[in-house]
Amino acid sequence: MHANVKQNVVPLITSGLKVACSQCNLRELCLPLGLSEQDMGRLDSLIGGGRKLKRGHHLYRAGDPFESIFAVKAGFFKTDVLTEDGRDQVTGFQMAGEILGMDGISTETHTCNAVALEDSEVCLIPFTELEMLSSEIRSLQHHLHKVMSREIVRDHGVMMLLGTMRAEERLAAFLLNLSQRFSARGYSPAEFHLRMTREEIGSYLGLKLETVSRAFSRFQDEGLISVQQKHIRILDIPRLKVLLTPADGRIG
Amino acid sequence: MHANVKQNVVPLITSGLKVACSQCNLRELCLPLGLSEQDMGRLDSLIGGGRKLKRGHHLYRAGDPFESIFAVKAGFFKTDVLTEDGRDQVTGFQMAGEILGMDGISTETHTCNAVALEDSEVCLIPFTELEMLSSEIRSLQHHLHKVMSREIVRDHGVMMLLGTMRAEERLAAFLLNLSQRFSARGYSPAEFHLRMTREEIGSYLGLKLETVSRAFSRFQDEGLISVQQKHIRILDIPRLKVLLTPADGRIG
DNA sequence: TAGTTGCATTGACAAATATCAAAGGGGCGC
DNA sequence: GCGCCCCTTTGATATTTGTCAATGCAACTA
Repeated sequence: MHANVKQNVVPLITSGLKVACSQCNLRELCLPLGLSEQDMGRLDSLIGGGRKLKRGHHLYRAGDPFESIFAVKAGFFKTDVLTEDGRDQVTGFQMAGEILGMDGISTETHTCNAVALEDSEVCLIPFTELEMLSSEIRSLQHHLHKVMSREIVRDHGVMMLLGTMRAEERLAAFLLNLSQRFSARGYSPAEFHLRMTREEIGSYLGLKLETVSRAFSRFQDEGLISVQQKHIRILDIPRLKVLLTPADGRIG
Repeated sequence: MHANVKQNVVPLITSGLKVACSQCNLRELCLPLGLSEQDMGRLDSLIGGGRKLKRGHHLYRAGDPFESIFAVKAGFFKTDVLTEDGRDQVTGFQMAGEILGMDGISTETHTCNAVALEDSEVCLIPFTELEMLSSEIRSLQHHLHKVMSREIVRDHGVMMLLGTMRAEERLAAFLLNLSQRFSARGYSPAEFHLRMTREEIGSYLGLKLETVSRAFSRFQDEGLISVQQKHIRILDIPRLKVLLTPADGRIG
């Protein structure tokens, strides 16, 4: 009961440990389009193979020396930042095809923790080598820049969420985002298992776990979703989207 | 009375419009260290010269096609994201030596607005050319990656602020951040002019302008700062820092 | 299968922040 | 130099979210 309902024919979860990029089902998510066979081969030899992580284990921790970025091959991660004064902020949840670790480039040290929320597998991408190769393959270089830029844009979206939305809006945005990402990976957009606790959702959304729980309950009472612990079924996507539109038309 | 109190001998604000990077006072902030004279020359010929903006004018708008990133040569900017449903979130304030526009790389379109909050000047850095040159100059390539990564890390800091801090903590963090950045540019860390309104501060910090104003007043009542409209003088940096430590030692 | 443990839900109450409203101050344009 | 407009401050009140506490549920272990 842990796997999501599969809608698509393409199997996206691979099991082998050393799968070449050229053979990987996630390559449309990870890689630039239109790489020549030769370039693809050079990329294959760069990737340091896979690494499996059991649920709860760290992929890296804040303070670890930065050497690689990681592509999620299968599973589910969270990243969080911990400050000396004890604050803890979940900065993101990552699923198959998404890239982890780019925060470490600037200081040569990882600045956040990455934890597997279920048994997971990643590709190791040694960064120095990636830079060398990308200076030779223009489309790869540009793709790397796009991936980093996308992370910046994503972060701006989270700021918008944290800065302007109230609790129910935040949760609606969160659910719709997950729905869309599962959908893009061939899973049901309407039915999925949350891999994270209410507390982790709360940390990500800037809310206390009780507030998250209450918002879930209210959504259920209103017939928007059905919740059973971590099992979510979205019953009314359009109305969830309407929730994101502030009641008073702030436009104009 | 609009200029900040200068402490340092090095004049950081340039006035000429076309200043070569090699001659620019900001090069330690903008550029990688240890560029050869030859490479510096190639970079100089890449930079599309400066552009001046009057206060209130847009450097770019969300939706504009992405062609360049920008280095702030002088002045002060804000960036903000506007959604269809009318939400408005200030995502950052940028000062001399900082880079603007990297959000546009991923979609080839700017995703936020950049507005000059005072008369300002930027360097135009055509991005395609920058990518070409950086594939030939390794330290330049790596520097670009660092700058983008730094932006990601900065965004995580804002998420932490928005997700875990209460109003006064947010404002204290904001003031200390400005103080530190002014200081790094040779200005007084203790006395400066805010270029933005209370509403813009509030948007950045996820607060209403009245809450910002009240927090300023309370800081003043407690002798932490002195406020006169946009003129700020920080009287007690250590105690401001203590404010950032949650009262209950959440550690352990 | 019973017991343990962690996670989730719910209620009552407290605290923080937003909202609404009014008035004061300063800078900019004329 | 004057006046207007925008920004800021402050107060009273409403709303939202957090806090504390108790109970429930479900999965894992022994």
